[in-house]
Amino acid sequence: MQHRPLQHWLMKSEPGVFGIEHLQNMPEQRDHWDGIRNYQARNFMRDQMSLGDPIFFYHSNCPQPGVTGTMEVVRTAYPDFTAWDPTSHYFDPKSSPQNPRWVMVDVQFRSRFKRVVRLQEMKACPELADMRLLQRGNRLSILPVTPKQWVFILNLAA
DNA sequence: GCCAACGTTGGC
DNA sequence: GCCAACGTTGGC
Repeated sequence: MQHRPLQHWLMKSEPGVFGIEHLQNMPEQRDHWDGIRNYQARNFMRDQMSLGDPIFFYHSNCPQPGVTGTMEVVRTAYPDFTAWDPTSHYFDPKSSPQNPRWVMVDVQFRSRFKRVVRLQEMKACPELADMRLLQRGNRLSILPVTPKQWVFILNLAA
């Protein structure tokens, strides 16, 4: 049952670590979004992400940063078990199964844009001036997107 | 590789 | 609770 309008999101990932093609190649084209170690980003997942929420897949820290496609929330927040694995890059000794500190969601691939909607391009659009992604000094890896911004970027990609 | 802009940690 | 030191993100 849908009790609220869909909230749109943008999630960043480094394509060299996990790019959109990695998600496309996963079984059923879905995966858990692990490794979020920032409280604000965690709270977005924990408190505000719902089943079916649409998400932009953003490639960061690469030659052409930008939005590359879309995905969707298919499982809401649950403990990020990579925090409990001492061999994991994302290990956090302060998190435990009894008292998990970090959460993740599961996402499913929806579409891949014919071309990357580059950061540089979005910065040049007055329609996107209020986008949180474009605000000064922003480093959050999970960000809300307004419905208008969502549609505008989809149109850029088309 | 540089570095601005943040977030986190921990001594006090 | 302050804040200096340190770590990280991510564009360039």
